[in-house]
This record gives sequence, C-alpha cells and structure tokens, in this order.
Amino acid sequence: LCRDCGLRRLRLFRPMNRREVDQISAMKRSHLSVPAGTDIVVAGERGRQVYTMFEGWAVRYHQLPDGSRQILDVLLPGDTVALTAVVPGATAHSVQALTAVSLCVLDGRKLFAMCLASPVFAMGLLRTQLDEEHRADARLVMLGRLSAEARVGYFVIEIYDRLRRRGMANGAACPFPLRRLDIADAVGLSRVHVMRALRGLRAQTLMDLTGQDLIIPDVARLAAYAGYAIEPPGRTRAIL
Amino acid sequence: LCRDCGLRRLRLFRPMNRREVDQISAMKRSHLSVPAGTDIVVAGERGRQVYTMFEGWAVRYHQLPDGSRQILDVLLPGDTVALTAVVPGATAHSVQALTAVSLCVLDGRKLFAMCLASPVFAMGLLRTQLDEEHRADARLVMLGRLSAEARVGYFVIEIYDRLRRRGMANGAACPFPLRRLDIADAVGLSRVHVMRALRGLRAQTLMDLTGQDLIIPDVARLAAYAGYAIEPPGRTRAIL
DNA sequence: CGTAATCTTGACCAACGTCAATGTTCGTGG
DNA sequence: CCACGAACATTGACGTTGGTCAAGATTACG
Repeated sequence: LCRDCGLRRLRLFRPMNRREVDQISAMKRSHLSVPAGTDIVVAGERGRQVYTMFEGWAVRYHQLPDGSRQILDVLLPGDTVALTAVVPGATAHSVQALTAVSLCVLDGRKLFAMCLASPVFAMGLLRTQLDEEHRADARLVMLGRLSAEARVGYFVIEIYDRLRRRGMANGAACPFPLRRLDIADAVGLSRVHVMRALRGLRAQTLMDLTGQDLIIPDVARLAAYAGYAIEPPGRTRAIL
Repeated sequence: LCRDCGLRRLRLFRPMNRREVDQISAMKRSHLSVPAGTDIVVAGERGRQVYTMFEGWAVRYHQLPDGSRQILDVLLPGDTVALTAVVPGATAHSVQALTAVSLCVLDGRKLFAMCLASPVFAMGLLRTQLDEEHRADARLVMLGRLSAEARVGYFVIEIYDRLRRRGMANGAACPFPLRRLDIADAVGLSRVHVMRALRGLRAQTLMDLTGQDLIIPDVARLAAYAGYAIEPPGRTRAIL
C-alpha cells in the first residue's frame, strides 16, 4: 500500500529503500475516512495510534474552560498526528477535521519498536520534531508581537508555503477551507476583527480571501509584510 | 565529572548506569561560565555545540526587524540548549544569559553519534522534545487567549513549577531575576502594562513580585486563575 | 555623590472585543 | 423548482483592554 502512496511521489518524505517502506507498511493498521467536523483525537484520551494525514485539512486545538478555543496548528496532508502516542503518555490536545479527511492509521507500539530497532529512523522523527518546534517558535512570535493584520497574513502565508512545498499549491490561488472563526481562534483575535484585518489586507492588495478562495498576488511581498521567512525546499518528513 | 554532577542528585534525569554516564561525560568538552547579558547562542550561526544549563537563568528569544523582541522560553538549570545543532541545521533563535550562567558544553557530533549508537538514548531525546512541544502549545494558548493578568500569572507559575520539580523552590517564595521588560517580552505585553497586571495580581493576593523576589501564597489558586496545569513529578530529562 | 538603568504611576490614545443588525450561502423538505 | 431555516459572512456603533508618552522614584554601581 505505502509503496504506491501518492504522497510519496511528491518528494515529501525522506528517500527510503524498499525495505524501509515495507516496514512502515507493516505498521499500517487501516485507512480512516471521516467527514468534516469529526473529532479525530480527543484530549486526555490515551490513544495507541498514530496517524498520517492523507487528504483534507484538520486542526490541532485546545479548548479552555470558558469555552474559548485556541488552534495550535493546522494539519495538512503528509503531517503526522498524535506522535505523543509513541512515547507513552496521554495526548493533551484534540484534533478535529475541517474538511473531509482521510488518514493512515499506524500502530503506535510497532512504530515505537521500529524507532528502537532503527536509530536512523528515530533520528528522522527527532528532526521532524525539531522542525515543528521551529514552526511553533515562529507562531509564538506572531502571537506575541505582530499586529492583527500581520498575524492574519502570517497565518495564511505559512499554510500557503507549506502547501506549496508539498506540491499542492502552484500559482497565486489556493483553496482555504477555514471559516473566519477558525482563523480567529488560530491567530488570537475575534471573528469580527479578523474581518477587519482581511479587509485591510485586501485594500493593500497583499492577499484576497473571499469565501474559501485565497489569492496571494505577490507571495514575497506578503511574506515580507508578515515577517514570514519562506522555507527553502528540501526538508522532508519522517513517516509515510 | 558528570558522575558527580550536583544536578544528577536532584533526580532530574533519567536513571542511568555508570556506563551511560561515562559516555555522556565523554561528550563533554568544557565548562563555560558567562556573566549576565552574554549572548550564548546567536541566531543564524551554525554551531556544533550543545549545552546543558548548569546554573543561572537564560532566555531563548527572537528579535524582530523593528527592534521588538519575543522571548520564546526561559532556560533553567538542567535544560538543554541548542539541540538543533545535533540534527544539522543553523539555529534560528538566540540565547542570552539573564544572570551569571554556567553551562556544560557538549560535542554535537559525538552526541549525534551516541543517538545513532543507542536508540534508547535517542528516544529519550525525542520524549524530552515532545514534552517541550507540549509546553510550547500551552504557551501558545496563553498568548492567544488569556488576559494580561492571567498571562503574567501563567508565565510566573510555569517557571515556579519547573523550579519546584527540580528541587529549586520549596515554599511560597522564590527568586525571580527577570526585569519587567523581560516579562513583557515573554507574555506579549508592554512593560507598562506588565506593571498594571502585577498590581492587579497583588491586589487579589494571587502573587506578589517585588523587585526580584516572588511570593506565591497559594500555588493552586494561582494555577487555577491562570489556567496552568501543575505538572506531576516524574518526567525526567535526557541529557546530563 | 552622581549617573545610568530600571521601576512605578498617571494621563491619554489606539487597537481590539462585543453587540447587534443585515446579507449571503447552502441544504432540506414540500 | 421554490420556501424556509440554519450557519456563516459582513459591517457599523460603541465599550474595554492594552499601548504610548512622560514624569518622578528607586536602585545599582562606580
């Protein structure tokens, strides 16, 4: 199955020989498809499964006691979900599908065993994790120091750039299936103020988000405005 | 040297046998002591060294082109610095000493080699890294969703709790050698507004930060107010 | 004792949140 | 095909939170 995975052809993952691919294939339990809105992982539950996003968009988020929600990250095809399950411990965050989503379900215990058996594989995971930390740091800067408009711009272009590196966005346009409230919960603003920021960004022709259709006339200009450093290609991911 | 390290006696690290400790000892290059204000790591430089905080406080931060600064994390004794050097790649953030700091300097290449040789060790690193990610997520929630007072309270009690787990804070009081501006740069506020928040927290007897002396009369109450989940002890770190 | 850095506070202003009203899209049942 | 309702987008008016400016107080240190 993994041998023919469409995502592999996008050069999204570290080059692997046939044996490695087959080993990963052996960890694969099943393929899961869920409609938009489904809770894939619920905070506090002790899962033994790791997922790989295959298609669709999802968010990792945290719900506060007062009902407000912070989106921690947007999950795109190729991303790994719930890696904390490998190193035993309950997941602290929830994951919800934004669109229809399909995932590869991996056996956490087998994945753990594979890490112990193959240090190179474990180091790949560690590197992917360090990359994630880098992105998390950048988001921290965004939330702590950027204006509302710059935050929205940053959020949007970060996702656009991730899609582009995966060969899933080419020109100036790309789909953006988030509601305004989702954006607000990601960048720490209110839904209404996100609207104002979008209007401002459109007025400056930095980006145009109408409905679910995103247009970025000049990626470099938006990146400069939002303080986003466009990632050079070449970084690959650890798990198929 | 590491065999007698004072930090080891605090049960801060995973239990190791003598051979493991000696292996880590072999990676140790030197011991570095720097005065307050020193730049330990400079963003963009390609270091081949990893550090372990031995004594003192430091911050990991990012400087924006407009001059403002976001503190990403406070580094306390026992914390690992610049782990990105292990998996090759330039460090993206800077580290500066807040107080006089002393560090163990480890050879990044040897550390890398040790990860490849010992998968258990590599997995320990991965777990520490996943714990860090969890803390990063929590800080993201703080910046995105909490009020100014709650943010300051969160920031303070998180550090207090980390110190406590390391046996470096016991009663209600603990030293807190940050300037108001440092706190502001960490929680995404202005220096003046941090003052207002501190006054408010003092008025509610949630905490009292006067000068560099912190007093938390009721840790659980402050934690509840700030939405901080006090960590159960037991999590240990990977590198000595 | 003097200078520089930081703390602390008040007054005022800008950014962002809340409320409420209207428009738009889309799915559902008649 | 159309009527209806639900969810979401969009906008204006207004209130609150947090930033900026500026001044005096305190501390650290030579």
